[in-house]
Amino acid sequence: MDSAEFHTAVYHVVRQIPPQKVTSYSHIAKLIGMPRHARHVGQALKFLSLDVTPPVPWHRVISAAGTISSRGPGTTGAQRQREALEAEGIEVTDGRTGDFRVNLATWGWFPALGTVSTGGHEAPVNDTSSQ
DNA sequence: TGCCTGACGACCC
DNA sequence: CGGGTCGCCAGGC
Repeated sequence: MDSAEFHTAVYHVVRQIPPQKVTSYSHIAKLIGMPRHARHVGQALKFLSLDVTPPVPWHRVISAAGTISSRGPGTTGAQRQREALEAEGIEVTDGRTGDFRVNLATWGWFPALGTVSTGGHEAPVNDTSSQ
């Protein structure tokens, strides 16, 4: 899988996150079969053009700790993400150090591997013998 | 080739 | 919860 395919797979999975739900970079990475590439999921979203169709709900992807990742001092990306989440009804709280947090127990969406389409030709996990 | 850098994460205390 | 450390891996330079 090259870089372009990786980005495509990321967008495909992100589009399946239900409204009023959030998931993590690492879970996206696991779903597309590359569990150690959480950081690269972030890169894929960073390079996402906002006017792609169908739209990619990038704001529903946060860190596994439930915090909205900062884009660096002086940037407003995290703030815009917070507003996008609240606009669809997700509760965002303020952390002590000024970070934004989402309660994953309430808003988290972490489907098991094989239950989500990755958009590629990867065979879905269908291990009926062990279930 | 080597070192630094991230929209990250698991651990530890 | 919060702060610090270390591991990961593709890109940039």
